[in-house]
Amino acid sequence: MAEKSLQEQREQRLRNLASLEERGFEAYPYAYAPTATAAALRAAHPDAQPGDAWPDEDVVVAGRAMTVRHMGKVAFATLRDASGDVQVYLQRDRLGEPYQAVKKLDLGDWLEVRGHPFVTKTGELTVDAAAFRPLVKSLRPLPDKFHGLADKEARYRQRHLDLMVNPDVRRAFVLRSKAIAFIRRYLDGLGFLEVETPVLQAVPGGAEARPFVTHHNALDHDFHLRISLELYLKRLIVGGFDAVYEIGRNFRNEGISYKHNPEYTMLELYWAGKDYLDILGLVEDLYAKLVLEVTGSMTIPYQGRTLDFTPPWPRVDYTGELARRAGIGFDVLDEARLRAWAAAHHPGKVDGTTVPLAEQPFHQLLAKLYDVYVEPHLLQPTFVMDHPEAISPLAKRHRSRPGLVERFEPVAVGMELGNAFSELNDALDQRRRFEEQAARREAGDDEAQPLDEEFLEALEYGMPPTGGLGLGIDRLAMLLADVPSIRDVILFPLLRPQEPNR
RNA sequence: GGGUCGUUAGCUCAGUUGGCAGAGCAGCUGACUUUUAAUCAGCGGGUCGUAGGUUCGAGCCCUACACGACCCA
Repeated sequence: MAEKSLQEQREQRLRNLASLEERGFEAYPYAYAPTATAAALRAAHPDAQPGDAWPDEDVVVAGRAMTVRHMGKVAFATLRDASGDVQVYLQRDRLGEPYQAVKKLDLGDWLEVRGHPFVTKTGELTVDAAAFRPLVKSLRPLPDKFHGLADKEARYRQRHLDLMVNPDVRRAFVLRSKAIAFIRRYLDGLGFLEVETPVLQAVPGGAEARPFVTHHNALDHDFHLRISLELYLKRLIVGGFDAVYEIGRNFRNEGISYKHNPEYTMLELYWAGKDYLDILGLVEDLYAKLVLEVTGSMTIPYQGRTLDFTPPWPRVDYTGELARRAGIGFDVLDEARLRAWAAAHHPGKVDGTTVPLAEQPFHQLLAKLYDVYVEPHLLQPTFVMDHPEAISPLAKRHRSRPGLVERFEPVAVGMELGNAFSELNDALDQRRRFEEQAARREAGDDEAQPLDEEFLEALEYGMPPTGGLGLGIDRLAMLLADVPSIRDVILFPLLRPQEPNR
């Protein structure tokens, strides 16, 4: 049941709509064709001075009425289109009898105005209306014209309102779109082929994460929404494509935080002939050029900090950095000593489990120490290099460092931005790694990767030496837009459905 | 999973010691031919997130629940 105030305003707007129709205006016209956007009109009159007028110029502008100021026999309205705002001037002496309809306009209505541009005495470029027509009636009142829409829940649930009244929100999504467009141009320029691989997968692989499960009726089989693009893209390299990428949605059935949304967008690329250092060069170059293109500088503000993406980025060694920052005086791959160290330094239980850190599986012990001692402290763009094999089941063994793999992660503001390897192409080694994962699964680790027999079979045909990369698009957009939460760069972030009672 | 905070008019927010539910914007009526958070005069608009409890009396105190935000693991 609608509240009375809202109901009254809605009824008033419906009466205004009827009144406009009685005056001969079409209630729901089928098209409109402005000759200029708000921004284009402004750009066409760069040095506008109070008193300027272009009486011979005939322009048509259209947009949503964000404010209307009635002053008796004249009115000013601000129209907002996708490019920005433009003011229009409606006066009775110029419009004649149709001016009466101006009083039937409501905030939020779309309006088309034809007239000539002039500059008011306060310096505002304005269209002096010779004619106007409503394009659609808004039946609901807009949020507060000055404060906008502040309630975060309302902003996420009703993103249309958020976009309408909060210009910075629109800006963030434009930046995101520009970034994705740049990535496509960049990779296409290198000869990459953009491809699409299945979202519905029988065996969800390529990452350690809990999947969503769904059911296909005709096949009567449960499928999983993909948690990664990796294994299918590698099969394309086996098939003979030498450079492929996909920008697509991953789904992880896990918690929500400022840097996690259950569905999020990844770029993954695979490049035959390249190793992880080649991919590192690509990431550094792509990021720097992208940031420059989209923001105009390689140095950008982020949440009160200044981030410098100018190559080369610093590189730190995963195990060495962990030892250094944690104050561990021995090789962190020495499992027995690391467990003893963890027992001494972190005796408590973690993650609501009943198992003390020192007794957790070795790969989890390493990962958690990294999450505490290393990642949150890397603020400037940095490459973390050469991860332990135990946490990298799809990466190739390091050519010279036993126990490690050829892998790197770009990190900034304590946030993983991506992940890249010299891809493991030894099918027998890959099988062993999967078998280790399978053993973990049986031990109760439901994030361990399932053995994908079809992928292994493909790998046995021989995948040439290949470098691969996953890059988080949402987190990239967070940096570009200087916003603190991933929800600010996802148009419709996942929320619990509303109870009908709210 | 735990902690803290929030939920009052369409929007943004106040609400005192537990004692008649408030403001600004938006809306309505009127005035106003260069305004721009227009201005001026007047008017209407509330299941105080939901359900219980305490009390003579609850927006306020207590309990549970719902949704959200932030922090922690």
